[in-house]
Amino acid sequence: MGLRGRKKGSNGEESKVLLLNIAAEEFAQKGYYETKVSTIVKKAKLTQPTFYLYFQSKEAIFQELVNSFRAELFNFVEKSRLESGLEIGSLAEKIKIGLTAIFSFFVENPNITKIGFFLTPQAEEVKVNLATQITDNLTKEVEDGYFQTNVDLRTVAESLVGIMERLTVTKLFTGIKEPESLADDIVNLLLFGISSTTNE
Amino acid sequence: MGLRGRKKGSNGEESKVLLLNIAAEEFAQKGYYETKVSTIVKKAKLTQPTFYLYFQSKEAIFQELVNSFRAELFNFVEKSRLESGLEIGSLAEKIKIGLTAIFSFFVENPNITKIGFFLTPQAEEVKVNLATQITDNLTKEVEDGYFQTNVDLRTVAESLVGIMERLTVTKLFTGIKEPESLADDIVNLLLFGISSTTNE
Amino acid sequence: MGLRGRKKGSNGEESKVLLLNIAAEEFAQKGYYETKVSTIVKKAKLTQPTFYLYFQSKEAIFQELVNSFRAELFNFVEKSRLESGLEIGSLAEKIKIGLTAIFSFFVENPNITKIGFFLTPQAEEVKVNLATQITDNLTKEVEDGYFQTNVDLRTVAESLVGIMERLTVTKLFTGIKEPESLADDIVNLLLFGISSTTNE
Amino acid sequence: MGLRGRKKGSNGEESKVLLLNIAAEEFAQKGYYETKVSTIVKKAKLTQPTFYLYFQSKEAIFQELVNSFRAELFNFVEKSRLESGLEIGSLAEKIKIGLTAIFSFFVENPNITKIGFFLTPQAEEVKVNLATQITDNLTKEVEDGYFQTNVDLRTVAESLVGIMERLTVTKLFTGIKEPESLADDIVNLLLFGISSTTNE
DNA sequence: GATGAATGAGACTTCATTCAT
DNA sequence: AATGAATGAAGTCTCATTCAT
Repeated sequence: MGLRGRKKGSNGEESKVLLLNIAAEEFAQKGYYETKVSTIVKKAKLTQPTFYLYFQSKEAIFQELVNSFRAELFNFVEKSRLESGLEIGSLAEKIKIGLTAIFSFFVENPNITKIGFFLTPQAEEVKVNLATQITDNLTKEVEDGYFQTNVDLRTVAESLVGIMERLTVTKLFTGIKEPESLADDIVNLLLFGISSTTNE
Repeated sequence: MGLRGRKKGSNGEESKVLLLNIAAEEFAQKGYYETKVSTIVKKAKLTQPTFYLYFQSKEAIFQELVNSFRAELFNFVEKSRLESGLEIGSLAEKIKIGLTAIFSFFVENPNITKIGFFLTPQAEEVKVNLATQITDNLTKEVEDGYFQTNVDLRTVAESLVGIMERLTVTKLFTGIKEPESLADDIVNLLLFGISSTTNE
Repeated sequence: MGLRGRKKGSNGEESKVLLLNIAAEEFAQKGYYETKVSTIVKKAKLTQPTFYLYFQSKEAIFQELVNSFRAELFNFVEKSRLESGLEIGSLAEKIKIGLTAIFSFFVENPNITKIGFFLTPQAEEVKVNLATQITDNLTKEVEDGYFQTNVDLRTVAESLVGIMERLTVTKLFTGIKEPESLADDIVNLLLFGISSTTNE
Repeated sequence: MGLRGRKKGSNGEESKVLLLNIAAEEFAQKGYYETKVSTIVKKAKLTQPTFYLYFQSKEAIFQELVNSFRAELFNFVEKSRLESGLEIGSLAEKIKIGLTAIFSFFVENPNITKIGFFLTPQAEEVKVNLATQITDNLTKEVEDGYFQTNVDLRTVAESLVGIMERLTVTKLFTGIKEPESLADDIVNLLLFGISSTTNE
């Protein structure tokens, strides 16, 4: 084959990654339906058949981005948990670490976050999973006697997810708050409510 | 028959309402893009030209539903506020009444709620407005000395919106909770957090 | 029936004439295809079914206007010919009288002229007839020895039609020239050409 | 044919040209509105999406034909002028050369001529331009003392345009006369009128 | 004489996707 | 690995025309 088929040193993997990145941006910006395959390839300076060399369909590339969101988020959060003094710390601390990790991932990957956490119908599933996990954690803490409450824990977990969702849009993506400070606020609110009189 | 200006009950108005209802259901279920005008009219046992007799475009009927969501929600909440002993009551009570009103409207109008609060890009605006209003109310309470807090009120407001959003999907639309009980939970959580040890 | 069915004293004939006039204006302005039945009836403050009470189709009302152009033009020209000292006069005089009559009709009936002389495919036929008639007249004059020429008379006739066509658009409808003065110019040009050094 | 720097013979350009030719024929025959994109592509043995690969819209392909009429006519006339002994010759000769060139272009390109000189609303503009140009030429001749007249030159020019218009339809497109002989007739008529007693 | 409501038919256009090279 | 060219399938919308009253 030699150099004949090559163009500007690009190769297959590069093209695929390029397409994924552009697609992520487009989907994040315009949503699934307003994103056209023709636009993606144009921005990548490629052609439509090339697109289908790497992805079975428009749906498929979208799904790939959704999956990468899920996988990378999981990895990132896992890694953060391990790095941060492991399983010790108070409930507040633990929640804070988790939230900070998630938010950090979100700000660093806004496009796939928009796709995987907001755009896709599977976002619902992601959120349900997240809520379940949170519920489990809370439940364990209660069982272990670390704190007690008269609020339904599932509701708390889902509320937390809702808070994350909304503040990600209004505070994080707008650059108004940083992951850590946002996590702080949320933990504070969640633990003590607005009637709190604690000092920081 | 008399009343020359109005043609009440004439078939035309009926057809329009019919189309609006079916469209609301379709949009709520499948989203804007997967909803086809052809499907709407088929379900209404009408034809496509008839659709365009009442709506300028698919976009237009969608917008009409969004607008009706906004207007009706506003009316409903306003009415609820007036009916409920007017401006009196503690902060908790006031929030609870407001939330209950909103949730009641949501359960009673799930389709346009999905459309106007979740589907449309304008939902963002709705939520921002809602958060602003809540922020204003909270701020006034603080200024009036009814309570004090060290949490940023805008963040609280936005969190509340996020909680509403999420619990509407998971608890309200699923039938797991009723408006009032849901409002109760939220107020509880928001005021005292999960560390609360208060008894009801 | 009494007065019950009546509306503002309008009756059938009136409505028909109204529709014809509005249609003439619309067709003249926008052409056949850009003229919509819905627009015509709206401007007439009537409804579409009413339109079909008087005309079998859009095509039909258009045809009616074309016919009325042909008939009225014929009448008008005939009348002019009779009124103007009948068959006497030089060739120049005769042509001038004929042209003035036609141009007068055109300025007074711009809408149906546009329709019947420019818009409709049948305009071709009208022009061919006109050219034939003119050719006949010229031929007779030559045969009667009133003048001689070495130009093909059919070509002259068709040229005259072309001149009329164009000057109607550029001079008559724009108000730059009056029928008589326009007829004058044309006769002058046609008889003597631009090399003419005759004085009026 | 020339090489023109284009992808000669490539299938894409061929398809575009094919579509243009068929479209020209269709438009010329049936007019803008009665010409359907579906018919054009069927005759080209292509499909509708292919049409939109080369033209943005039905309107656009029509405009492309109009533009090509204007450009090619201009080129052709320009070329003819240069080829024909340049600026010398009597007025009659000059007009004759110009008319012959135009008529030659017309017979050789009947379809785009019908479109650009008769069908499109822009034809009016073309004719006005033509008349202006002719007026300028005539005026110069008069100023240079080559001939004198008492007829308004703009009117003469517009008459000439009218004559061209009509004779193109009746003599040229029907094959009754050739460009040169037609130009001859017109010049004769225009210069001397029907009273001419000159011998050929 | 008139109309509110409805429709048959069809036009233009778009887009994801594939064929052949 | 890549592309020029093409298309199947479908969707939105328009308009002249009619039905039932």
